[in-house]
Amino acid sequence: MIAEFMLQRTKANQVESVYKSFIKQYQDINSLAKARAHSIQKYTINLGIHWRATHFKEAAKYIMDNYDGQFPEDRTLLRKIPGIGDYVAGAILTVCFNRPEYVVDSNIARFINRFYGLQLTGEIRRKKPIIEKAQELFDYSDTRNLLFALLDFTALVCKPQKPECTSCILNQDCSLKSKYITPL
DNA sequence: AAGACGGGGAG
DNA sequence: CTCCCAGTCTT
Repeated sequence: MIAEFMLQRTKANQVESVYKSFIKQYQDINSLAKARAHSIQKYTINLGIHWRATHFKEAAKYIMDNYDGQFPEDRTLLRKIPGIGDYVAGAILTVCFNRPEYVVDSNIARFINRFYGLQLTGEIRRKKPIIEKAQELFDYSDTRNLLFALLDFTALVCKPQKPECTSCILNQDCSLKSKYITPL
């Protein structure tokens, strides 16, 4: 949850050092729940979107108060926790519990849009066809590794700009095939 | 359904 | 200088 909070609209290489020092300072959910707000801000100040900082303490406190420090394994319940939206809820259910649950982030949405030829534009993450295809995609026995694989794949091959279509292992099954890629 | 938030790195 | 990034919250 800590990692996913920090990664919201923020690049992974920007988060890494902050995350490491953060979890060293707050080694369990109870210490985070009791932390001072300005103390937490020292770590998150250079990540941008500052109102995110309040989520760390609020979420930790919420989980202590309502679930005695144990994360619920349910999307609806997870989403009631401050700072946790549909993405983080899905990430926790897959990465932590390997449950058969879907995850949609901007990268997975882009991959689905291309692979299935949906040709959606704008904030495609929020659109129904993307969600539905993601649910099909994550109907799988090992969603934790599927998520990690998708994140790596979309970072290295099915990139936002200049995707590596010619060397892509999914090229023959992709709606784009070997045609020249128009920017999506 | 659309706008705001934000520092930091890539082009 | 402009655009975008492992989204969520608020109209």
